[in-house]
Amino acid sequence: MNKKKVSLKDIAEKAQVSTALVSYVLNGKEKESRVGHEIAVKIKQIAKELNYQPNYLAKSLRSGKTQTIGLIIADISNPFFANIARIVEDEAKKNGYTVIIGSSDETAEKSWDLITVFLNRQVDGFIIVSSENSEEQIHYLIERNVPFVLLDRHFPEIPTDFVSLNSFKAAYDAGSHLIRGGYKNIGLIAYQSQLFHMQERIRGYRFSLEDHRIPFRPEWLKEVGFNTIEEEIKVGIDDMLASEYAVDALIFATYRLAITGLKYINSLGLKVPEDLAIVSFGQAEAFDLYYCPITYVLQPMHELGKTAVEILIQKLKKPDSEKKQILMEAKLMARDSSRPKAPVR
Amino acid sequence: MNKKKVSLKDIAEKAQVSTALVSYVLNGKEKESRVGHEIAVKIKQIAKELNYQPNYLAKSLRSGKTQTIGLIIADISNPFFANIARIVEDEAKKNGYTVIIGSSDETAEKSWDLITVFLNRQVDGFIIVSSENSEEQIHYLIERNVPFVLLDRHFPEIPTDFVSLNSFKAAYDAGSHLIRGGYKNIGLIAYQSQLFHMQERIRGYRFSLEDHRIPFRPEWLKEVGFNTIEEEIKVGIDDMLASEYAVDALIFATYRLAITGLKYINSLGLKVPEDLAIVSFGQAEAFDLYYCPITYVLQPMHELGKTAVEILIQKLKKPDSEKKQILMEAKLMARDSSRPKAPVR
DNA sequence: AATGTATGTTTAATCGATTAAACAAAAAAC
DNA sequence: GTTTTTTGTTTAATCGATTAAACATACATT
Repeated sequence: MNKKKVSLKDIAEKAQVSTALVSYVLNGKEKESRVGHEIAVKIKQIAKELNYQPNYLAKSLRSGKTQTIGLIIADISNPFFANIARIVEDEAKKNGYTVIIGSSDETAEKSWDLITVFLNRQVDGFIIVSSENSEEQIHYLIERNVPFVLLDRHFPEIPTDFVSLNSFKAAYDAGSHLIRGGYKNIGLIAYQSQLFHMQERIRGYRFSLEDHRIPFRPEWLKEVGFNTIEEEIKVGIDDMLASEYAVDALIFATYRLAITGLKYINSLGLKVPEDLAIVSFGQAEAFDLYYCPITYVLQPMHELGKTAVEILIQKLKKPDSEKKQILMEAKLMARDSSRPKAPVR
Repeated sequence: MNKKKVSLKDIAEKAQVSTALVSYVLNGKEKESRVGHEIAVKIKQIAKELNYQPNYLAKSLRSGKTQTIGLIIADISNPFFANIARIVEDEAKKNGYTVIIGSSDETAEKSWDLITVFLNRQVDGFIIVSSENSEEQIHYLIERNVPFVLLDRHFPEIPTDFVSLNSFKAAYDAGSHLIRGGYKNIGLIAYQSQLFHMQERIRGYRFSLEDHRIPFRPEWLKEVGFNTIEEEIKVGIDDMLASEYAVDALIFATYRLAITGLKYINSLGLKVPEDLAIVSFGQAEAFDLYYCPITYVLQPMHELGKTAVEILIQKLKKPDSEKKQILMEAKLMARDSSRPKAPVR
């Protein structure tokens, strides 16, 4: 009843040869290992007949390679990461790799867990979207000589391969775009995080103000905690609006912040962009559906994911090749939510 | 430099015992195998010192269990499936399982590929969101005695475990809700697919009309192909609006159809719900952000995912337990996009 | 005939863990 | 003082594949 699995041995028995020959033939080594032609044909035929499928566990145990990549992201249910995951999945598959995905929820702890579990499962390498305070993990991987590539975020003080976004430039562009459109009081809602990419977004934003001689007001910048974004965003926006220098434009540093913020802005009855212009990082179909299409920072997602896989695979082949550190440029997609202000007369 | 991996053997050597003892101790079998207490302590200590991490490949090869679940969904970058994936990931982890995810893009071919690859990697079982024409795959798994649970979709004529939605009821409710709100000409945009859940949605919709004595018009039902949704939805909506019985309300059979359709509706300058009321399957943040919150069919995502994992794990423990076939009920979340029509006077 | 070379196939170790069975020494029973 | 039982430990097979090395022929060369 239960057709059990067909192994090399089964084929060998049926063909009346040793497993060695079967292995050679099925791995296309009949030439190098000078297997008899007739036997080779016979083995192939039997393998097909029995629908032989090699056991990758055994293969991996022997070879020390699992052809598996561990992908650690913040949260697969976040469209940004889901998109990345899909791209990584496809690229990996093209190269004969399978991907195991884990969500860290932006915590170093879960990220550690995932790394441990994935290492026990002998993944060949990692693609990691780092959480705050996870430097220790990175050092551990380096020390253990585990190949990995950081994606979307990196630690400038740790020499690693990475592929991420030029966040400073992207944020600077976002700010400048609004300023050019006539907006003067520009707020930023970011995560409260020491992660470099976030700090860079803040720095880029501030620099855009500075560069255009707009004095920065502390109440324009709100950094919210990962676990309290809903409440904190409300407070932040309230403060920004109540300020003596009430904001007329708002930048969101990530997709999730934007979604949450926009819901609140809607509930306040504010009109975009008349009452409040909007620019956001990340892109998503939600932005297209909004009554006023949202201006966003277009990240080269496909390139990000694809490049990360490429670098990792390159590294798996040549472990000691030079470190690749790639900062990709974002493109501001200007749409209605940040259209130039009607001149005040 | 390269700290290489610590194996049982390394511990055994350091402790001057055989690997058997080490294995017994580290698997908590010191009692049954009557390992000397002092030795046991020593072994544990050395294991900790060397930070021993077992090689799951070896364990799995020996035991025939990988503690891995293969999850096949249509597309991880679709928020609906991404959410499901996250829930499955978390539930599986709670039970000591790891999940490998693959996207089939609704094609039987890719689904076959994934099943093959995952089987070669010796997954213990599958959770599958089936594609059209994939019955053969299901039969194959049954024949091979591979444990699996179908999720979100099932084949009524094949006896399998499954967890899905009562699509007929959900669609019926959606239609009835609109009719009660005074809408008379109600369209449905669905996928052109023989998959049971899709046919049930169509049937439920038609039955709601019938039940309220509204004669069905062929132009009210548009079934679009998976790969041509954009163009076909346009044609479909155009036809529905141009009809002698122009629709005043529209149901979308999935989240992606809704997103695509709403974009087109926006571009036509139609107002929801004044010009066209909307009800959609699936839920997503995009719906909250729409200028007029979209009425949707709330699927018990968490329950769906959790139950699928539970059934699968149960099945892994007791392969011959009875088949679980679960149809969950959806809940219509009425919002502005389908508010009752202002009475015509 | 002796030696060398080419061709074809098998043997056995290996990857890292598990575990039944064998073995050895100490303790208990008669 | 044997025999039996208990306790503690090792041996070796196993999971399914890979592959260097050994082996066994046939054929060619001198």
